[in-house]
Amino acid sequence: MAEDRRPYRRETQEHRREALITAALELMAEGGPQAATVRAIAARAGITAGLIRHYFQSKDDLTRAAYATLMERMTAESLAASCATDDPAAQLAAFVAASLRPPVMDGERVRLWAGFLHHVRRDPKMHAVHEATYLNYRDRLQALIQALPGKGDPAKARVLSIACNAVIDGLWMEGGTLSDSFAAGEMEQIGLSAIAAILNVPLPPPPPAPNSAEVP
Amino acid sequence: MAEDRRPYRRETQEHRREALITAALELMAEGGPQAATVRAIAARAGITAGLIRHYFQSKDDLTRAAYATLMERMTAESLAASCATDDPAAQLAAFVAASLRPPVMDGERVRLWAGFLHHVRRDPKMHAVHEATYLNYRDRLQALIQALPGKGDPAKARVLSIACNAVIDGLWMEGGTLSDSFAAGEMEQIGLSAIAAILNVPLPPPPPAPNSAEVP
DNA sequence: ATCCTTATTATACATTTGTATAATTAGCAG
DNA sequence: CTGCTAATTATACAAATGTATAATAAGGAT
Repeated sequence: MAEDRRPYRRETQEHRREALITAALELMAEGGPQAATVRAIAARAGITAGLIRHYFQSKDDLTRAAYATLMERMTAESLAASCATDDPAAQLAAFVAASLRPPVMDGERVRLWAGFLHHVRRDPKMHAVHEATYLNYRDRLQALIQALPGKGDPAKARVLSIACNAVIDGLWMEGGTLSDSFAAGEMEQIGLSAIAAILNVPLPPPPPAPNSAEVP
Repeated sequence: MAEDRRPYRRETQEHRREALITAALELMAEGGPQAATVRAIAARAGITAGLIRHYFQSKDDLTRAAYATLMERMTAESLAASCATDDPAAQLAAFVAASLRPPVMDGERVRLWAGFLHHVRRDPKMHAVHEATYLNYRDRLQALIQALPGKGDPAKARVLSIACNAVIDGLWMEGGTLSDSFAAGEMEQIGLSAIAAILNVPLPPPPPAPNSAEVP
C-alpha cells in the first residue's frame, strides 16, 4: 500500500535554520508570541513540525536565534544610512532619520521587539544579546556625536548619546504604535530638531526617504 | 460521605474583580503573558479557576480590564507628582522626574506594558484605551509646557510635547530594561536637561525622590 | 428555623502545545 | 546499480489551557 507521503527536498542546515527564523519572526510580528507555535512556524517554513527539533535543540533555542537575528538586522539597517556622506552632522542626521522611518520605524517591528522583552529577562543569553545590541547602537551614536565640532569630550558625549538615543527610541515606539496620529515625516523632523537642541548644534536636513521605486 | 470541599466566603463583585485584575497584572509582570493562565490567576486571587468566568465573560475580557487598570494607574502616578507646587517650571520638572524613577520607571512596568502591545493591536477596545491614555498623558504634558513663559502657542506646544514625551518614554523604557547600566538618578537628570534643551527653558531641580522611610 | 438565590467549588472536555520516537526516503558514496 | 546515512515525514503522547456544566453551600429573605 503506497501511502502518499509528502514529497520533500533535502536542504542545507543554513537554509533551513534561516527559513525557520524568518517564519518565526513573521508569525510573532503578525499575531504576537502566542501565534508562533512550532506547528505554525514549521508550516510557514514549508516543513513539518518535527523537523524543528532537528535544527534547534528546543523552541526556546529557536526563539533566541530569532531575537539575535532581529536585533542585528535593525542595527545594520540604521547604520547603513549614515555611510552616504563624510560630513559628521549629515551622518548623524541620516542616522537619526533612518531610525525614524520605515522599515526601522514600523508597528510590526515595535511589537516584535516588545514580544521578546520577557524572554530577555528570563534567559541570560537573550539578555546578553539585548545589552550588546543596545550598547552597540548607542556607541555608534556616541561616535557620531563626538565627531561633531566641539563635542569631543567622551564623558559628555556619553550622556548626550543616552539622551539622543532616548529621543529616538521614544519616537520609534510611538511612531510605530500610533502611526495614524502623526503626519508623514513628522517623527523625523521632531527627532532631528529635538536632537539638535539637545546637542546645541545645527543639523542639516536628512536625505529624503527612498521611494518604493527601485533600480530594476 | 462528607467530601471535604474547599471552604469559602462570598465576596462582592467589585472585590473579586479587583483581586483578579491584580493577580493577572502581577503574574504578567513576573513571568510574561504566558504565565497569566486562568488557573494561575485564580490561584493567586484565592479562588478556583471556574469563578473567573463568573466575573469576566472570557479571559480576553479580563485582559482588557487589567490593561485599562494598569494604564490609568501609571498616568495617575505621574500626574500626582506635579501637584506639589504652583510654579509651571517646577511642575514640569516634578512631572518628568516622577516618570523617570520608581515606581513608574521600573522593569516590571515596562515588560508589563510591552506584553499588552499585541493585544492592543488586535482588540479595538484595547486600542482605544491605549490611544486615550497616551493622548491624556501627552495633553497634560502639553498643558505644562504651555504654562511656561513664552510657550503659549498651542501648535508649537504640541510638537514640543511630542518630543518631550518621546524623551520620557525612551528613557523610561531604557531605564526599566537596563537599570544596571545607569547610576541612580541619572535618568532624571538626563531627561530634565534634554527637555530643558528642547524647550530652551531652564528647569529647576525636581523634588528629591521620597525615601522608603514613610510617615508612620 | 427554612427556603432561595447565586456565588463558589469541582469536574469534565475538547483543543492546542512542545516534545519524543518510529517509519520513510532523498541523495550521495561505493 | 546498490547501500548507507541522515534529513524528513508521520504519528504518538503527556501536559496545559480555555471553556462549559453540574454539584454544593453561603448568607440573606421570609
